[in-house]
Amino acid sequence: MSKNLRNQNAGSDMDFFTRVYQVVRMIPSGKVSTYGAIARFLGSPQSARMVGWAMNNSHTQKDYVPAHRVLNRNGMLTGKHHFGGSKVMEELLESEGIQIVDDSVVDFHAHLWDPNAELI
DNA sequence: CTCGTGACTCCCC
DNA sequence: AGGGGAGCCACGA
Repeated sequence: MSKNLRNQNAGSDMDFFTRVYQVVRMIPSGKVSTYGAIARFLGSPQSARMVGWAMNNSHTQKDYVPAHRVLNRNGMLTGKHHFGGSKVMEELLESEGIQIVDDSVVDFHAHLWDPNAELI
């Protein structure tokens, strides 16, 4: 299944957004990923912005999308404003065992879940 | 239909 | 070292 999400698989009939949502749903609780890693996994490293856009629209999805687990490449909570409150995203992550200081994940690399490495 | 914009990132001065 | 530009694609005005 994970293989079908990769863009290099020309047979994929899902659009970019849909694949973004699928990947984000695979991020395990207690882990985080990045816009860039997801974009790269989908075969468009330059389309990290689209991942952000997808997260912006993720609330329109029927199925839950853990958008709070997606951060920028520095492990900063750049999208926290879109969670209504300024602390909502932070609290969601901390409830999953991730420590946040100054809008950044503590020991970010240790919590990083990279689909390129995990979903081969 | 064209234009601007965005939860990003990389490359090049 | 840090700032600026380009690339990416969808969507609303």
